[in-house]
Amino acid sequence: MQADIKPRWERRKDARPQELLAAALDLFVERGYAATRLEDVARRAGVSKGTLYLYFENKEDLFKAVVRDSIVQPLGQAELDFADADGHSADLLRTLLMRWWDKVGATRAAGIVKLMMAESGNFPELTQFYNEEVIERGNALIAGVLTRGVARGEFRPVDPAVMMPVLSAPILMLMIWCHSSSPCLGARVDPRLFLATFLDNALRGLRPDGAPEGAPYAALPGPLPEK
Amino acid sequence: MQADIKPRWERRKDARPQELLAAALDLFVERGYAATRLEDVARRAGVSKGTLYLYFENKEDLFKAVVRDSIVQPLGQAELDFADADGHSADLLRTLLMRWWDKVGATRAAGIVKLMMAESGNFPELTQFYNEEVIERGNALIAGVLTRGVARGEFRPVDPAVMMPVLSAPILMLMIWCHSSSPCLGARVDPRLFLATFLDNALRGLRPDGAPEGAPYAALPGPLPEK
Amino acid sequence: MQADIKPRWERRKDARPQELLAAALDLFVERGYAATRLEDVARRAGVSKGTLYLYFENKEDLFKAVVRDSIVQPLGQAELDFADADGHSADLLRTLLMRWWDKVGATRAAGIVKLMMAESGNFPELTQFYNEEVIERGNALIAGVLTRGVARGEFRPVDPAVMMPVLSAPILMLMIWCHSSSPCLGARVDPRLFLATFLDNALRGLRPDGAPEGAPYAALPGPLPEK
Amino acid sequence: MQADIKPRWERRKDARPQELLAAALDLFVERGYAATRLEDVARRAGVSKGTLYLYFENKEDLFKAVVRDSIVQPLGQAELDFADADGHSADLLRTLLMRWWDKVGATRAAGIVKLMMAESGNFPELTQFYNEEVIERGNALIAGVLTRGVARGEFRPVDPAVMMPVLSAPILMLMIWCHSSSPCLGARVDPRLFLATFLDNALRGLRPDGAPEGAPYAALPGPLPEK
DNA sequence: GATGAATGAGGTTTCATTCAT
DNA sequence: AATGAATGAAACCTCATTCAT
Repeated sequence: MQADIKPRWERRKDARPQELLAAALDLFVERGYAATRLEDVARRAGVSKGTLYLYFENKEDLFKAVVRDSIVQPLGQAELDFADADGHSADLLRTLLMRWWDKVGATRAAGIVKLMMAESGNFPELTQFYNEEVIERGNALIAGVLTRGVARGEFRPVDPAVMMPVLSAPILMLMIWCHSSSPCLGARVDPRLFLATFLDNALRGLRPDGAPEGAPYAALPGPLPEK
Repeated sequence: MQADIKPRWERRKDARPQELLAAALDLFVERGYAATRLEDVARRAGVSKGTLYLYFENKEDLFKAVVRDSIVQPLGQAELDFADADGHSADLLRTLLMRWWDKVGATRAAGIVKLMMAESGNFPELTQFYNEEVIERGNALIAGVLTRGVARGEFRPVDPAVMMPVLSAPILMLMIWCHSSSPCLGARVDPRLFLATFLDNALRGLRPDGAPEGAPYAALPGPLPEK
Repeated sequence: MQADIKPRWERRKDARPQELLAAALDLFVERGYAATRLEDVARRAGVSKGTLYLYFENKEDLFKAVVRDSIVQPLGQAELDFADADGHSADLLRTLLMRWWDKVGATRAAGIVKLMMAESGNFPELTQFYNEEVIERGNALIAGVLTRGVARGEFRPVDPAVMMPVLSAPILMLMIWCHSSSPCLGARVDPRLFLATFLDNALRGLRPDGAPEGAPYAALPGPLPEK
Repeated sequence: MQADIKPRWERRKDARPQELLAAALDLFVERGYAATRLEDVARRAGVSKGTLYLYFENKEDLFKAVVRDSIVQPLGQAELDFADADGHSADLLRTLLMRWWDKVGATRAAGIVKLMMAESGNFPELTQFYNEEVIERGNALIAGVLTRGVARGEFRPVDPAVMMPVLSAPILMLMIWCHSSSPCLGARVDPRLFLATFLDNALRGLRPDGAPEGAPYAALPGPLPEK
């Protein structure tokens, strides 16, 4: 019970990696991977350049840690949610996506998606890591929900591998939009409205023939609002 | 007919800028702006580092020339097409977008969009140039078509400034998709099908109340194919 | 007494800027501004190229620091000496010039004068800095002594602005001579003799009509030695 | 008599070297040796870079040609004048110096002196050339006049090797002054007055004991004007 | 003779990484 | 554990010189 009572400097010490990860996430998202200088990361975290190397082997290792902390970890939570689920697959999909948005999409972590899109070609090792830890697990999760829904007769019989990108793409795009400043487009979408609209429409499309319309498929009444 | 018979090296000279622009476009799109080394551009064009500086003042100048050559020029053509148009605004919009896709979206130039999204924050001068020469002119063009359509009663009364990003965003996203290799998503969309579907749907939405359904608004018969 | 006992590398750190300034002064004077390579400066100071950039932003900054350290600082001291002076203006002028010679003219710093004369046209920013920090302050100092002497009736009524270059030019020339190796002229003047002769003659010329001849105006007895 | 009637382009051709030398002198004096780009020399002469290499082997060769054309040649003329002289040595010295000033000191060629002072250390081959062709011949000429004057009893018995730099230094300094823009000093001396004063004073000093005062030693009546 | 396109060594500057303290 | 001085590879850019036409 005394376990976490420590002198202040020691608590400080334990907090170091998190402070570094937060600083690194900020700068990576703001400037990109290559353009982020480790000295700036260290300074923003209030430590010296050398200290950073006490916690992370090198720049790549730091970046991987940022991805693990801000993306892979929530993804793991989503996988657990999926494993524990026992309700209707439409509700499950809705829940997973909304939680994902809250934990990742709405945070600075979303900027990682844009960053990887742009720079992955130059850093093969990072690309491999990202594909294995994020892309494939994320895709598998969505495909898993689809498979579950089809197997339980809650979704019409679609090919999960084909439908999966149709569901993931809008989420990715929304993440990019929300973290692009100038030259993407001034198109300031309202993320919650976009998500609601998109989910409503996608789930309507997944309703098996003969299943009753309305909840849990359709959440929005009447005609969708013209965005 | 002797007019264009020149000594070999002079013919080379005329071709050099285009060869360099092509090499630069390749590498900028492949690696990003900052990560592209001018020596590599030169080597890919088959010349030495110094030669590049005979034709372009510096890296920034080279990049601007690439953008002008591969994006601004087609945009200017689209502006002329718009000025010359005398048909129905729905057909005009369709024509402009499809030509844009052929001239830019389907070429490597589309990669520039992704690049600017990711790196614009680090290169203010490039951002300003890109905003003025590409973003603003492109936006003005789409808004112009909308204004024309509304004025001629061919589109329902929408606010062009509000509707404009709704039309441009899907095009931008498609360009990004088609030029992102690994970690965007394996989601390999069929660009022509995507464009047809998107245009069909967007124009249906712009049909004024009371105007006859079908052409020129709807081009695809019956229910849209499940993307 | 323990105050200045520091770890060895920290003592090094404090000494670094001075070591670098000394090396830079050597090389700037030896080769000129443009022809001095920073790598050589670093090597002469016993450090690597990158280390230099820990202490100075760039070449220009390094040069300015050299000028400040070796010229502006002694000039500031001379200004203080002038402000504190309470004796005869002839003695003041003699003292200021002899100290200037010891602190600057007889050191490698004198080479800076030659360097600026030759290269100032190519480096406008350096020229501005040098004019403001050296030329103008130096001229003002000499003019100030003249004004003081005239006001106190210790010099005949001369226009300080007109007489000032007459006094500064021989000093400048001597500095150039003493730091020009080959093709100025083999004319090896004896600096102390030159200074004594010049001062003696200049002060004789400044003696007001009616003032007693001899000290403090004339310091050298009888006919000047044939140089 | 038809000898110099040539087609225009051929006269042009013969003029090329002179045009290049003039352009090179301008730029060398303006920017220094190292900072002068051969492309700029060629452009100022109205030819292409390659053409320059038809007339001069390389930069060094061009510089030597400039020195020969603008300094060595007048020096050779002075040597002939000296050989032909039969008048009083005081008049001879006066004549030689004034002609030197008109042919060299008052022209842009005077800037070469400043340039060599500053950059000679970096270009040993140029230094050797300059020492042999200019410094030594010039010194020999002045020493020759002194020797002649002493031998003919027109100058008091001085050691020519000792007196020589006393005579050459003021001339050199005047050349430097007249071609230094900013950071030498604003001291704008009047060259003709400086020369007259200097010659008058120097020749007075060379008058043998017992020789009549006045011409040809003193040229200026009464007290020298306060410079 | 004349051209000017092409070259590539060499300079300044940046920054990930190391290591003595 | 923490520091921050030091390193050196690598990038951009310049310019004397060459050479095919």
